[in-house]
Parts: sequence; structure tokens; C-alpha cells
Amino acid sequence: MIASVVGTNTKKTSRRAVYELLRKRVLTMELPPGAALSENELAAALGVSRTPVRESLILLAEEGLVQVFPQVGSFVSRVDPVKVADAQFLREAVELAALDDLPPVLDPSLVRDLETNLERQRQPGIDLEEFFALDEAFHQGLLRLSGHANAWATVVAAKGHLDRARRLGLYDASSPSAFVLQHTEIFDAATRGDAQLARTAMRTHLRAVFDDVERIRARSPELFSSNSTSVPTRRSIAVWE
Amino acid sequence: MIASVVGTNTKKTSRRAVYELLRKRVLTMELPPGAALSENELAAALGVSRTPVRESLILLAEEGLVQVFPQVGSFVSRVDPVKVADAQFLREAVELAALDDLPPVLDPSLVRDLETNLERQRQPGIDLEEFFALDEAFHQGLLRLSGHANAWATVVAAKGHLDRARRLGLYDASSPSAFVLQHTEIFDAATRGDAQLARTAMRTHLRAVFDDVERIRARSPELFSSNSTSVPTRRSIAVWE
DNA sequence: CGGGCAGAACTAGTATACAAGTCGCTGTCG
DNA sequence: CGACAGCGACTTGTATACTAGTTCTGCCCG
Repeated sequence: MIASVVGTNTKKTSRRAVYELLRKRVLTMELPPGAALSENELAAALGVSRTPVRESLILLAEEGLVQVFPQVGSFVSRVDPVKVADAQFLREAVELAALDDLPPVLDPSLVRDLETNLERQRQPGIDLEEFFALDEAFHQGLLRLSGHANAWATVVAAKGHLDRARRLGLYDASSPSAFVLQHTEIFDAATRGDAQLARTAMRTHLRAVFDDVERIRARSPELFSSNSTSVPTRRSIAVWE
Repeated sequence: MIASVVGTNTKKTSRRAVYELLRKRVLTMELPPGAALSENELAAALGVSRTPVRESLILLAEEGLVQVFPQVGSFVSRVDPVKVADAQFLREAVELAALDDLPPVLDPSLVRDLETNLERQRQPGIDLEEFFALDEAFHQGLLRLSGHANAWATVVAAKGHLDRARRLGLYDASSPSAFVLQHTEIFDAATRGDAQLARTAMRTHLRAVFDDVERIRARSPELFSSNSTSVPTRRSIAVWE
């Protein structure tokens, strides 16, 4: 039972399985900011040795989602507003550049995919996690219109902090309807060929996260990193607080 | 003697030392595209165990600089023109967005740093590696002007393929004078407040790499990945070819 | 009862051992 | 002479052992 946590019949290496599992749990806040991640403990819980766990933590540390303190411990990093802003800038730059680079006539099948995606977003009472996945696919689809879908992978790898902030904002709003309207506006402008309006709408849409950060930080400051150079505390204190 | 290759008195972990060494050697083509990287061999040569070598290769693989084929081998990836274009798009998007976001009045000390940098670039007979470092610092400095220096780290991590292509172009041109002129033009326009000209000049500057790729690929196709899905060959064939 | 020091218990970093798979070479058989 | 089977030398993936360091804990002493 224990050994099956990472997936029994996957062809992929266990490192990849562990990595994807941990990344998902961090991004969904199932592993909250500040949580201690013991290599030994994770290895035992997932039924693998330290090696794949450790390699996964190294990759997550490279993304900024985890902080490793040698001889002390590894911890889920707190959401850093500075990194949120950095990732937002990068993302906005890429998505706006893609809008600028739209071809005169769009690929009809890609446009249809986006329409289908938007329809799904409009489902009443949609699960927030499902909406989040559709949101990601929508933006990736927009990049695809201009032939720059590959850039999305880099953006994804860099926007871990941003995603956690967005998710907090989404849970807080409890309804994604405002985002759906913005998505529709961007899509309509892009397909109509109104690059200027598409740009403006995209900017507004992507910058909404800044409001979320401020609002949620006031209520739940423990999720965010403070200015003080905080030194990690040992497990017995940090683990379930 | 052998054990000192990774650095004797560094405080950093040996993983970091190995990673930085390998990354540098790949980017400078000292380890040419297609070269086989045996974990055991590297470990022996660097005087460390497989562990830090392996973890470094995983990180390099994540950047796309190395390809790992389980049970077959690890190889320096060939320069992929598609990935060069992807990285170029990302980089251009970020640098142009930064130029759009320049404050009305620039930080004088940052401007001075850029001027000093440009002067150094103009040294006659400058070493190409030194120029490359100055080039990197120049572009990072431009980002700093708009307060988005942190985005540079992400760009750097994503532009491994691009950097190798740029380096090939630089070695091919044998003189960086054309680049220096472009840098000067961008800098002058930015400090003069002419955002439009700065954008145009930056675009031209950053897109020069496409010409390099075409020209060098015609002469040295073995450095680039071909369209065919090439399967790696074993060491005994690939190693010193 | 309080303070300080020693050691237990934990951490990650590194080294080594083992497992599982790929592929080239060679010897043998058709 | 050619095809093929099997052995062996390699590869990376995973597990385990050991090292060096940090921190909490609890005993001992004042």
C-alpha cells in the first residue's frame, strides 16, 4: 500500500513520479509554505529511497519552490511577493509579445480549441482545480496561436511562486467568473485582430494577481516570506503549525 | 592533482562546483555538442563520486544542455535551432518589456556602470570570452535600469542553446565590433529616453543570432540537431569524433 | 529550581553497492 | 562465409552506508 503512493505501473522513473507529486502538492498548497520536507521521511512515505526524493528536491529548489539548508532541513518556500512580481513580469512580457506576433490569419483548429476551452470555463459551479487547469491550457493555447507554444514551458518552470499566489486568489474569490470574462475579452480581441485591445485586456488580466497578494497577505501573513532574514526552525516546531 | 579539478578550497558543495564547471564547458563548446558524458568517467576525472556528477547532469538536462538516455548514456545536446528560436523569443520579449518599463529618470550609478562596461567592450583586440562576459553583464544591466534584474536569471537558465549559437557566431565573426556598435546604439537611445529607437535597435541586435545559426549550420552541421529523430550511438563510436 | 553542557537525534552531502537495461563483440553453428 | 546466440562491458536508476554538521533534550551541577 505504502509503496504504491508514487504509482505502481508507471513506466517513468520514480524520480519523475516523486518530482511531479511533490510539485503538485506544493503548488496546490497541500504542502503549505514553511512545511518541513525531510528526505528520509518523504522516502519512507513514498516507498522509495532517498535518492529520487533528494533529486526531486534539488529540482524543486532550482525552481524556487523549496529551500534547502544544508545540515538543517528542506522546507517549502514561503510565497515571495518579489518572486511573484518577477514571474508576473516575465509572463506578461512573453504573453504580450506573443499577441504582438499573431499571424494575420489564425489556425482555425487552434481557435476552435480555445472556444471549447472557454465553454468549459463557463460551466456553473466548476471545480476550482479544474478551472485552474483550463486557465493554464487557455494561456498556452494563446501562445500556440503565434507559434510560440514552447516558450510556455519556461514560463511554467519560472512561475511557481506566481501560481501559488494565483491559486490563493482563486480560492479566495471562490468563483472564477471574473477571470472567465477577462479570458473571453482577450480571446475576442485576438480573433477579431484587435491587437491593441488584446494587449490591454491581457495586461489587466495578468496584473490582477497583485491585488490578490496584498489582500491575502493581510489575512494570512504566514504564507508569505517576510523581509527579515528568517532562519528555518527545526521540525519539532515547524511541522504542523 | 586530479582531485583538485573541482576546486580545492571552495566553500560550496562539490555538486555546485561540478555543475558550474560542466555548464561552462558545455557553453564554451569545450565539451562539444554530441560529446558523451559518462557519470563514472566524469566522477573519476573530477575526483568526486558519481552522486554530485549525476545531480549536475540532471540539472543540465533540465536546462536542455544535456540529454540523458537511461541505460544508454548522457550526451551534450546538439544545438537545436528550434530551441534557439524559443529562447530568442523569450529573451526578446523580456528585454523589450524592460525597455518599455524604463523609469522617467534613470539611476545614475547604474548608467555609469553601463558606460564603464561599454568602454571595456571597446578595448581593441579584446578576448572573445571576456567580451561575452561583458555582453551578458551589459544586458543584465539594462534590465536593472527598469528594476527587473531578477528576470535575467530565468532568461539565463532558459537560453543555453541560444548562448551556444551566439558564441559560435562570435567566434565566427572573430571581432565583436559590430555588436559593440549595436550596444552603444541601444544604450544611447535608452538614456536619451527614445524608447522606440531602443526597442528597434534591441530587436535587430537580438535577432542577429538567426543569421549566425544559418551560416554556421551550413558549414558545421554536426553541431546542430537534425530533423530526424537521431538515436544516440554508444561511446566507442561517438567519443572523439 | 535554573543554567549550562554533553550527547542523542536529526539534517543534508557524499560515497559506494547493487539492479536492470542496452549494445558490441566473439565464437559457434548452420 | 554468414547469421545468430550469448557473454561481457558498459550505461543510468535506485538503494544503502557513511560523513560532517546542526539543534533539540535532558541530565547534572550549582
